[in-house]
This record gives sequence, structure tokens and C-alpha cells, in this order.
Amino acid sequence: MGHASIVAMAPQVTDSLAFLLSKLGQVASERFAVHLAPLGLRPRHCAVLQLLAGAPLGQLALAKTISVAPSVVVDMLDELEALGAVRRVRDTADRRRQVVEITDKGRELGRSAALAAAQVDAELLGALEPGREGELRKTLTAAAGTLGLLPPR
Amino acid sequence: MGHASIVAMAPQVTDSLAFLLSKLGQVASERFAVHLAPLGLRPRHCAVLQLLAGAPLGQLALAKTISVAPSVVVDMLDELEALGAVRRVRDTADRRRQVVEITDKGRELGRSAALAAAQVDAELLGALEPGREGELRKTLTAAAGTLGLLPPR
DNA sequence: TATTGTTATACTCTATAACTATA
DNA sequence: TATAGTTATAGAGTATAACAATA
Repeated sequence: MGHASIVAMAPQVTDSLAFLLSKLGQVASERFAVHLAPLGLRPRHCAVLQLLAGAPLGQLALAKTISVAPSVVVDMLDELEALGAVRRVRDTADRRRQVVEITDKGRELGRSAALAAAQVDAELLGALEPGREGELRKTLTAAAGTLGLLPPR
Repeated sequence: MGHASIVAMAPQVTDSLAFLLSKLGQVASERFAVHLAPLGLRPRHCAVLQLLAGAPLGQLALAKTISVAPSVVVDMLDELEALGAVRRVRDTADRRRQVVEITDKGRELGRSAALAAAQVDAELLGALEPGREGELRKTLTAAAGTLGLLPPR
């Protein structure tokens, strides 16, 4: 007889965390998008609103912080500006820069988005034992943090 | 003082399970894709291989079971057939149907894919307390099952 | 007329590269 | 010449709808 394996390996692909996270992640985004649509928001806008709620930021700094291409930031800001959620302010000292500020409307949208996210959480885990949710959140937060997926607090 | 909330709500979008699952799911797929590439496989092929390992299936039944469009099934099967992983056999009783069978090569690829998935799991959770993994797998499996994301065992 | 599988097309999301205006 | 932001283009992935063969 050989050594017992130290880690529990998934015998099938569908038992792996990689597969489960992929599938659940896809469903989570889709449902989140549905709940955000009435607000005029898309999932990718949320990290921007949350980040700007902390402090104004230039577009390139923003792009780097949330790990998306600068061209995507332009697009997202066009949309958020159309909603009145953010303002682009030309930097008088360096006229190439646009400093992006959140508005009161933007803060309100951020709070509504958090409520929408909570509703999705309930949908995803409604059938689960209630006690598990906090623990799951903790574990996933730790994993996401380690992988550098979370904006700085 | 009001009632205490029964569920723990995430105060910020990035604390929500919806957000965490979306992000982790995206990373999981990307890394899984990287590990599968040398095998000529993509993540979406895996559920097909696993399903066919159980029993042969017509294409439409296959599409319905894994919840993808029939046109996507055509594409996936073209790729899997090119790898020698599956065979399309014309049904002699109903010549419209193609019955899809897995080959020995396909079974072998399925096993390799499971190993690749295990490697990704280790990457995603390497920094976590080891004990958490089994529990996380259990919780995610339950959630995925409830949402109908898992092929029948 | 309905069903199986296929093809053609379009849509979403993102990334890459070329461009402008400032520095 | 380098940088901030923008625009144009292309890629991956999926879904929708029109189509051919068979029932």
C-alpha cells in the first residue's frame, strides 16, 4: 500500500473547486447583472464606485488598481458619467490627467448595488444551511485577497 | 432598537458572495484553461467527457444536460473528435441522430483533466488553511447542485 | 409538419495597438 | 521622447436564427 494523499483530490473534474468556482461564478455574474440592470449599472462598475468612494483617482491609476485595460476604464467612465455617478475633472497642473470623482448619486448607486448583491447572495445560497454563509464568505475573501482580486480597503 | 438581521449582509459589494464568486470563477477558468491547453482541451470540454464516460448520448440530449446551445455542442464535438476523444455514430434506427460515444483516448483525457483541475485547486487555495478545502468543496457542491449546474452522477 | 444537427450571424466582454494632446 | 487618455480593431466565448436532412 502507498502513502495516503495529504490533500483531498477531486476524482472528477466536476468535483474540483476550479470547476465549481467557474460555474458558480458565471451564474453569480449573470444574476448580479440582472439585479443591477434596473439601476443602469453593470457588475464591472461596482468595483469602480467602491474604489472612488474612498478617494478620487486618475484613470490610469484606476485601471491599474482594478486590473483592467485603460480602454475599458474609458468605457466604464463614459457609462458612469452618463448616469451622473462620477465626474471627470481635468487636472489644472497636468492637463493630460482627468481626476475621477464620485458624486452623491454615485454613492447612492453604490449602496443600491450592495443591496442587489445581497439579494443575489440569498438566491445563490437560499437553499443552504444558513450557518455556512459567513464561513463561506470568509474563506472566499481570504482566497480572493491572496490572489490580489480585492481593491485595497 | 430594531430587529437584528437574520442574514449577515455584506456592507460592500466586494464583500458579497456574488462578487467574490464572480472574480474567483473568472480566475479559476483562466488558470484551468492554461493547464488544459497542453492536452488540447478547454474547460467546457470537461463536462462533456465526464458525462459521456457514463453513457453515450445524442447531441441534443447532451446540449440539454449541460445547458449549452446545440450549436456550441457541434463545435465542442468537432474539437473533441479531432482529438480522437469522442466518436459520432449515426443512429441506424433514426438517421437524424448522432450518438456520441467516448473513446479510450477520451477517458484518458478526462483523467488528465481531473489532474489539471486538482493542480488549479492547489494554486487557488495553496495559501489557505488546509482543513478548509474539503468543507469549501462540500458547500460549493451543494450550491451548484441546487442551481442545477452539475451533470447527473 | 416536427425534429436532429449544422451553419451563419450577431452580441458581449475584454485586450491590443494606433492615435491625440499634453508634458 | 514619454505619458494620459481615447479610439479603432480584433479576439474569445456564447447565443439566436435560418437551414438541410430525415422522420
